[in-house]
Amino acid sequence: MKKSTPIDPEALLMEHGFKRTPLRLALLSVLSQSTKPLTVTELVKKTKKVGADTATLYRALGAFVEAGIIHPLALQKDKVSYQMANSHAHHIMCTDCGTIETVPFCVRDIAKKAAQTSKLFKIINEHRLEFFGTCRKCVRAVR
Amino acid sequence: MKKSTPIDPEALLMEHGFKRTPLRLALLSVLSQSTKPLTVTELVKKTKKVGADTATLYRALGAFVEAGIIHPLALQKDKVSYQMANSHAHHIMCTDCGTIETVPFCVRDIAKKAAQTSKLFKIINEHRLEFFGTCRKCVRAVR
DNA sequence: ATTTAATTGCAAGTTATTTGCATTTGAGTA
DNA sequence: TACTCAAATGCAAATAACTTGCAATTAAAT
Repeated sequence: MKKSTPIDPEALLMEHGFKRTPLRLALLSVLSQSTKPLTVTELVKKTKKVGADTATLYRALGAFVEAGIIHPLALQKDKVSYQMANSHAHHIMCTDCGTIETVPFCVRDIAKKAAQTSKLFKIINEHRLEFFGTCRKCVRAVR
Repeated sequence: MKKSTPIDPEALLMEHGFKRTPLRLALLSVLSQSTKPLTVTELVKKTKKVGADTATLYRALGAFVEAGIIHPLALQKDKVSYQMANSHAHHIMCTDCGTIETVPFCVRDIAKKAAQTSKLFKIINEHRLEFFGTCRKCVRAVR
């Protein structure tokens, strides 16, 4: 079982041959300290302090996704959210109030099965698993 | 086990109290006949024939997601794709060439486990599971 | 056939994302 | 430490994506 690497923005950037710039460091540290995936808009806000330029942020996001450092998730109905790839967390989201809880299940065996079953695919590198439902608070509210 | 309802756009619209308009019918039939999830842009193109107005399309998409008729997925790195909710399919996508294959695994027991484990959540309505990897063609191409 | 609320199309916003290019900067090397 | 250079940035301008208001249309119920 692959050990889950502790998140070190500096090291992460180096590993992938990226320069360590203030924006990128801020971006990765915001993402790794967040308890939930963040949308572009949220990231823009959170990195304002570092003087984040929007264009630069988009470029960084693109590069990070490309490099597999972060993952896009479809939690909102029409925009993607990003999370650290190495957090490897799955979530439950309340479709009523938006509360997000982490569910650290391991579905790696399922991923393995998927690769074996497929005639077309040879390698499975990643998987995403997300749950949607109603949290206790909202269940009560409806009654 | 819930039986997987065959997809009938007409019926689907009625069930949810939607009027059966040409655009909506076209939209649902495009989505249910597609072997892979489609982005907004792809949907706009595919429904051009019916004289799809973009604003109307967006409104329909929003309403359908809201009603749980379709699901958004984060397959592309920065835009969501939509699929019929009742197709209930999971996918493998090649991160190299974009090929998408369906993997009809059932992870409903995992979903159940998630609900039981959670202190916060009472009900789990939906789950999404997607795989990413390299297809045989692209594995060969790299060598 | 008539009525009415839902839905649409259009045009005009607004927001999100991309691009080109001149300037700056991180990091390797002398 | 100073020097070099490709990588990365900031800015401004362009494009694309998405939203909104409203008058006109239409599905469906009577």
